[in-house]
Amino acid sequence: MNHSPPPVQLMWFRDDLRTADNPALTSALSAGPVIAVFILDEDSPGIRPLGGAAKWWLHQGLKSLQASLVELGIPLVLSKGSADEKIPALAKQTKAGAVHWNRRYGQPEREVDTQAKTALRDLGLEAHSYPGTLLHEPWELMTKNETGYKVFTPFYNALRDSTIRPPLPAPAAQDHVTESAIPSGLELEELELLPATMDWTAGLAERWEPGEVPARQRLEEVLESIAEDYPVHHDRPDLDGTSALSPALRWGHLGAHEMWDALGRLAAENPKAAEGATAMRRQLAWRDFCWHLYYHHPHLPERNLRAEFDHFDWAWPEDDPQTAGHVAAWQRGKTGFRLVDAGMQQLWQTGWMHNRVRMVAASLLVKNLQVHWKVGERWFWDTLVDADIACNTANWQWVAGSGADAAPYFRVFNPELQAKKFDPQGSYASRFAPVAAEPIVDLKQSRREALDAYEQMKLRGDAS
DNA sequence: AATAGATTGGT
DNA sequence: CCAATCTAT
Repeated sequence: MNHSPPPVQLMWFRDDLRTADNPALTSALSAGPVIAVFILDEDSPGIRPLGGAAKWWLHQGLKSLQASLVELGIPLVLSKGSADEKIPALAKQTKAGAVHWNRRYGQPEREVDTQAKTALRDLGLEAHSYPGTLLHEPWELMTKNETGYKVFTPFYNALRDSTIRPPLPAPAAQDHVTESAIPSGLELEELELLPATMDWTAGLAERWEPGEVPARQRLEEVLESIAEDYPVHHDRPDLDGTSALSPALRWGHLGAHEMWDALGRLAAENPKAAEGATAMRRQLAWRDFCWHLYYHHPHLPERNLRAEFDHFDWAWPEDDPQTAGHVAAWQRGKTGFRLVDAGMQQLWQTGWMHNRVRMVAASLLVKNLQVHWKVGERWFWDTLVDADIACNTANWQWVAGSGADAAPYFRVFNPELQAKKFDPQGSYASRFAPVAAEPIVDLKQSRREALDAYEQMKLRGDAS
């Protein structure tokens, strides 16, 4: 018998920094010895560069992934540049039999992946892509009119009633790949993901432990002690009431299928936690909904989904000094509304903000201050560790009222009332915004002005 | 994934 | 006088 050993398989990691429940990795391992690759791509056109907080998370996440992969005998090669060139080059260099990856759904990313696939095929190499990041491919759930969903509830009902594949088990270790077969890559530090000069990341490091193992630990904690109170506590920023798994889901340390499945089992096994588990599944579905919207509306980050909002007279910080002052105060958590200021401080310090507070803080910016949602979206993009392009832009458009299934414009949060309801003792406020600032707007008046501006927008729209 | 202001109906 | 309910935005 003269069996030649199977060729090396490249596993291209992107937004799926985990070993368990990873279809592309599982498939690669079944085909032959695996070399893993991560490419920091800041060169391909149209891909928005990561924000500062996200880069910090990615740095830690890659370190953690590398450790998990070592356990499996899989080397991780780091690289930087245009992925559609780097991937075929690495495949050629390693004489790989195939390259495996889990799909991405943004238009620029899909173009890169298609070009990589074409380049690989031209070299006579195989490329295999898998669904791994979302519960469903964005084109799988469609309305009866064969269009993408624009409204969350029908989308959720379809998702809930659909079959969602169970998570894949963690893979077994492989024999170590021969050292000489591993292409040389960059050191993690050479990706330059950490701040170059002033290190502002201490608060992030204190709050988070990026990686697959801590993410799974948190999921266990959520199932054991968060889910039961979730229906009441999820709106309470002063309590540990949410899953806080958004960054783990964003970077794929935790697979959405694993979480969906675990919540389903919890609901079946523990009647007291069933309601909370279902509510959490709804949140997970919201993430899929955002990507579904983005896939069917690739201009979501740039354009209002409701075109009538093109006629809204948004304020921009570069256009007038008052708006510049408003935006600066909002960013620094000096608006004078303690719930908002606490949220903005929490964001700045920890790279994350409680979702209830995100809505209130966003509402203040786009409604009371009439600042364009893109200004807030960009700030969140740079400061959130969980920022992803679909959820960030869809949710900002949701608050602004310009989204497909957005909050009606007249839904203006009153930050003082919201604080009374959801931070009743003010402990969240005093934790993150211990010093009260002077309010930068009159709530009553600015609310009226916002509603007037909306009426003006409609008049302008009718006239044109 | 609202709020303000008015109205109602109980004390 | 108040809390609950309705209604417009």
